[in-house]
Parts: sequence; C-alpha cells; structure tokens
Amino acid sequence: MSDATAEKKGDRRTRRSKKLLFDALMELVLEKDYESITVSEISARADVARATFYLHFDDKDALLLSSLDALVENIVEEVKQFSKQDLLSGTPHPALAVFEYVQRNPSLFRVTLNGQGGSLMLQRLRHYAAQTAHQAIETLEVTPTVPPAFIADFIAGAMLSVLTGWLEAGMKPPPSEMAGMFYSLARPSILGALSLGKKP
Amino acid sequence: MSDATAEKKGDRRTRRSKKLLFDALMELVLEKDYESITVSEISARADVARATFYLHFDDKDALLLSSLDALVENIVEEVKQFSKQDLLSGTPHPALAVFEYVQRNPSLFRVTLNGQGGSLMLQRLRHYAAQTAHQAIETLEVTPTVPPAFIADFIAGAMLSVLTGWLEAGMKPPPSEMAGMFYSLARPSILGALSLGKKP
DNA sequence: CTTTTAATGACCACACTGTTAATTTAGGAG
DNA sequence: CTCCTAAATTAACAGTGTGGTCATTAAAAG
Repeated sequence: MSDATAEKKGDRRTRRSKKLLFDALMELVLEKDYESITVSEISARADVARATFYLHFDDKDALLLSSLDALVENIVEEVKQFSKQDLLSGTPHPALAVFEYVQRNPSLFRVTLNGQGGSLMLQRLRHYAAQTAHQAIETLEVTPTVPPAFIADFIAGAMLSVLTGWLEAGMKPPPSEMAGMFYSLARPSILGALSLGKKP
Repeated sequence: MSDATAEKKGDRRTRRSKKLLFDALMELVLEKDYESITVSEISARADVARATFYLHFDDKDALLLSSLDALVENIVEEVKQFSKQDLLSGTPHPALAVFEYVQRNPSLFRVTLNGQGGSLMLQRLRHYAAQTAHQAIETLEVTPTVPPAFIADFIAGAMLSVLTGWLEAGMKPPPSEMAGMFYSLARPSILGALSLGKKP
C-alpha cells in the first residue's frame, strides 16, 4: 500500500484526467445547453485527447452521472445528520441543509434541475431524494395512514420543484427563509398523515 | 373560408404528414429511449420523406413539444373545471381529474415523467403544472402567508413526482385512491398556508 | 382545368461518435 | 535511479445522423 495521503484510487494520471474532464464539463454546462455539448468539446476544454475521454467514460452521460453521484452522496450525508426530532420539530434543519448545500454548489444542480443534464439526472436525483425521504420517515417509527413511499415521492418532488423555482429566481430568498416556507407546507402534511398511527 | 368540418388549419396533406409524424414518434417513444430516436427513424416509421419532416419541424424536440402542448392543453382544461370550492372541500376532484387523465393517456406522460423526452418536456410540464396551480390558488381570493408561487411549485412538483412513482408502479392503486392520498397530504399544507389570511 | 403548394427522392457537406493502432510519456515498484 | 508498465497521445477509420438544397411528382384549392 502506498497510503500516505491515500484515499484516492488509481494512477495519478488517471485522477488528473478525470478531474480535468469533470471540470471541463462543469464549465461548459454553465455556458451552454448540455445536450449540445460534445465529447470533443469537453476533451478540448479539458485539454485532453478525445481518446482519453473514452478511456475513462463510455459517453457524455456517464461522465455527468458520475459527477452527480458524487455530489448527491455529499448532500445526502449532510441531510441525514438531522433526522428524527428535527423532522417533527419546528427547526427546519434538514431542509435548511438542502437549500444551503445547493446554494454552495449551484452549478451542477442548476444543470440537473433546470432540465439540462437531460432526463438522466433529474430521474436519478428524484430517486435519491425520495429514497432519503423514505428512510427519514421510517426512522420516525410510526405507522402512517398513507404509504411512506407515497409521502416520500410527495415530499421529494415538492422539494425538487421548489429548488428548481428557487434557482430560476436566482436563489433570491435566502436558504433560511426557503426552508421555513418549505416546512410550513410540508410539516402539516406529514404530521397529518402520521398522526393517526402514532406509537407510544 | 372553406369551413365545413373546418377547425383544422392548413392543407390536408400538411395535416396528414404532421399526424403521421406525431403518431410515429408516439410509437417509437414507447419502444425505445427518446434520446436515441432519430429524425430518420421517425420519418421512416411515419412513411414520410425525411425532407418532409424538416418541412414542418425544426427538429425532434420541436415535434415532441408540439405534441406535449396539445396534450397539456387538454388536461389543464379538464382540471380547471374544478376550482374554488372543490379545492377546499374534501372532494378530490381536481387531482382525480389528473390521475384519471394520465391513466387514459399513459404513453406521453410515461415518456415525459420517466425522464425520457429529455429535459424539455419535464421542464415544460412543471411550468404548466405550477402555473395552473398558481391560478387555482389565486381564484381562492385569500392572502396567503407563503407566496402563491411557492405553493404552486410545491404542489406541482409533488403532483408530478407522485405521478411518476405511480406510473413506475404500473398505476397500481386506482386514480380515486391516489387522489385521496394526494389530498390528504396537500390539503393540510395549503389550508395552513392560507388560513391566516382568510377573507370574509 | 389551372394554379398553387406540399411531398418526394436524391444528393450534399458537415459534425460527432466510437474504436483501434502505433507511439510517446509519466508513474510507481523495487 | 532504473526499468517496466500503464496511461496519454496522435492519427486515422467507418459509421451514422444532421440539416439543407434541388428538380420532380402528386395532390389539394379555386
């Protein structure tokens, strides 16, 4: 094992290339329509041979998805910090975490939510969100009157949609306010759906 | 004016071609990934010269969007029938209308919501939905504590997300049940956000 | 019937894809 | 440091789809 700073896998050159390509895509994605970006363009921007691109990724989407996966892992982890009590209390920590995270890294989310990044990303993001919401609900240990999966879809979709609108509006109201509004809509719903089946 | 059956615009041949192309796209979209469908393929399936395609549409997306627009117009009109009182009453008419409509024409919605149909459709559908929700809220003539646009985004996103899950699950619970669940989550939210500013 | 207009097939230049082969370059193990 | 291996590069390649034009044919509309 070489360890040392370790953690990273693979040849230094490989890492370098992947990072360059990733950064190039992020740059381009802010400049133009995702669909219209070509592999040639990404490689050129990354100052990497086109063949090198295909050495690491099958196609444009593969690169994009691998980026998204990394990003989502981060945000999910942050959000998971706040579960149980925060979910039912008035403190909008989980939602706040989301808004703040998005505010900190708007680029990729803008691509995803604004519909660019094609369908793949939105689809995947929705699944991630729903799954996370689902897990959060289950930690509450109540037997809801509505299937948790339904609640999860509902809340996840609402959150993504609201996020989209927020990005389109230039992230105008600050995260705290957004989170507050989100909770004022989401909490009554969830509480209502859970109330009948509360556990002692 | 030639009127007679009228209502339709343009040359009969034009209408024919457009319809053929539209139908072809719908067929293909059920068979394979939207992104992978080519103009050549659509034209071939429609049994129409490729040049004819470009005579009517700029590209694949233009055809798709024109289809979506037509479809959405229908559903929006249906939903708009039920506004004011139904919105606040327990009768889930508006949501029911949506679920039933989708159940009746699943194909295009499956494309849109399942993420295929690229980003364009989802984006546009979200806007349509939010806009419709927004208008519905304004007919209520109350001054909500949360911006109507926010509520609209919230509800529209929730609806689309739930619809997506529903389609993925093979439209398993019937529309009535889905609409019921949707309302049990959506109503408390909306009522809560509106309650403080009720008008006499 | 005559005029107008859509549809067709054909043919084009162009861009991007995905792959492979030969060569150069740089990292890592010992 | 040296050698060996694996990554990166350059360059070609066939394949496919795109838009667009054009003269010709077919069919509506008046």
